[in-house]
Amino acid sequence: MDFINTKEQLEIIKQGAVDLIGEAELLEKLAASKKSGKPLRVKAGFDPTAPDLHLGHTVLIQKLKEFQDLGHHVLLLVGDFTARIGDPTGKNETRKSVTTEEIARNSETYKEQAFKILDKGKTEVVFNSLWMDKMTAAEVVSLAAKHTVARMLERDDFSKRYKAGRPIAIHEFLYPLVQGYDSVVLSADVELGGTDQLFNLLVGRQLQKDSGQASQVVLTMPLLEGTDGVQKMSKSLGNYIGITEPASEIFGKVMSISDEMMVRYYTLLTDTPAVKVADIKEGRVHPRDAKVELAALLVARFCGEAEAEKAREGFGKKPAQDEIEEFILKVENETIGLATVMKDTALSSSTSGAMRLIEQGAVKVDGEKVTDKKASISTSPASTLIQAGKRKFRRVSFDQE
RNA sequence: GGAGAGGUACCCGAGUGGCCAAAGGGGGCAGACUGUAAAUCUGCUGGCUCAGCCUACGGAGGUUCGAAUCCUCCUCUCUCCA
Repeated sequence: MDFINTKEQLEIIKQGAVDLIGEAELLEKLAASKKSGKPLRVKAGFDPTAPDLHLGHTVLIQKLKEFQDLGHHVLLLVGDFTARIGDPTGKNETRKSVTTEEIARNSETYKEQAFKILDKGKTEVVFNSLWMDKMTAAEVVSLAAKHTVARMLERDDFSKRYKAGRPIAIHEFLYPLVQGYDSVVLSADVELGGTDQLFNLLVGRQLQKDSGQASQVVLTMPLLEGTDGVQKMSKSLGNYIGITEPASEIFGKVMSISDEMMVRYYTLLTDTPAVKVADIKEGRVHPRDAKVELAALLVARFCGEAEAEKAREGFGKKPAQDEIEEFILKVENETIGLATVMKDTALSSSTSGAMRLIEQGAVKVDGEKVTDKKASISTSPASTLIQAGKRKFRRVSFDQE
C-alpha cells in the first residue's frame, strides 16, 4: 500500500474535525505506517438502537471513508452489548431496551447504509458482545476500578446532570469504560466519534495506556445540525434527513436548509475540496445552484445517480398528474364540507386544522382559491383536485351510495 | 426510613379561585416576498356535526355558584438527611 505524505494525510484528516487529541502521536503513527506499509486501525463505534440512520450519522462515516482513501483500515464497532443493557435514564423518555433481534436488524441496516460510502474491502465489522459477554463479574469490577467517580463526573454531560439534580444511573458510568475497553481489545490506533463522545474516547486512551498499549489518537467530528440549523439532527426532533427516505424527500429537505447550513453540509458530508467549499461560502457560486448540486450529490449517494437526476428535475414542479395521490370517498349527499374532505384525504390531521388552512388562503379547489372555512364542494364531478399549501395535492372522486 | 421540591399543550416554560383552550419562547404549518422550500415579515397552532359544543394543566375523589389554581388519597420524578 502506498501512502501519501504524512503531512498531507494529516491535513485531510483534520478537515472538519473538532478535536484532535494526540496530533504528534498521529504524525508518528502515520509515519510508521507509511514506512511499514501497515495501515492504521481506525475505530468508530455505533449504537445499534436507532433503526433509521440520518445524515448526521454519516458525518463519521464520511470521515472514515477519507481514512480508507488514505489507505487505512476501518473497524466498525457495533455496540450490541451496551445496547442490550439499555439506557434507562435516557434524557427525556425511557428508552426501551432493545431486543437481540432488533439489534441484529439495526446492525444490518447500518452496515448496508455505511457501505454506500465505505469501502467494504477495507472495513471490518466487529461486535463488542464478542468479548463483553465473556467477562466475569470480577473482571467488570476490576475494569470499574480503573476510574474514579470524580473523574467520571468530569464528563460534561454527567456533571451537568449531577449539578442539575437529574438522575445518573450507576451503569452509565460503565459505558465509557466498556467503550474504552473495546479500544484495548481492538488495539485501535485512532478512534473517531462525535464531539459528545470526547470523554469516552479519552477513557480509551487511558485504558490502553494502563494495559501497556500505545494510546489511540482521538478525533471528534461535530454533531451535524438538523434542517432547522440549530439543534443537532435527530429523529425525535424531527429535523432529520433520513438516508432511506425517498429521493425527492431527501432532495427537497436539503433544498430547504439555510445557506449557512449548506456550507456546513458540504464540509461535513461530502469530500468536496476545501477550495470549492470556500467559493460557495464566499458566494462565488450562486447559492441556489450550489444547493441543488449538494442535494443531487447526497441523493446520488443514497439512491443512485438516476434517482438524483429525477429528483433534480422534479424539484419545484407541481407533482405530475399521475403522482398526485388519489382518494375515493364514499358520500351520501350532493355536497360535502371541504374541511371534512381535507381531513379524510390526510391534507390535514383534523377538520379544525383544515378550516384554519382555508382561512389562511392556503386551499384551492380545481385551481380556485377558497376562503370560506365552511365551504362545501359538490360531489357530482368525476374528480376534484384539492390543493393545500404549495406542494400538497389530492385528487378526490366520490362514490355515491 | 425521614424531610422537602416538583409533574401544565409537540417541547421548554409562565400561571396560586372566575378576564384560562391557558402568557412567552422553540418547533410546526400557512401567507407575502425571493434565488428555493434560504433570509425577512405576518398570521395560525386541542377536537368536533364549528357564531355553538366537547375534551384538557400526572390519576381518582372532594370543597365551591365557579378549580390548572384550595383539600384528601394515589402515582411518578428529583434533592437533602440517615
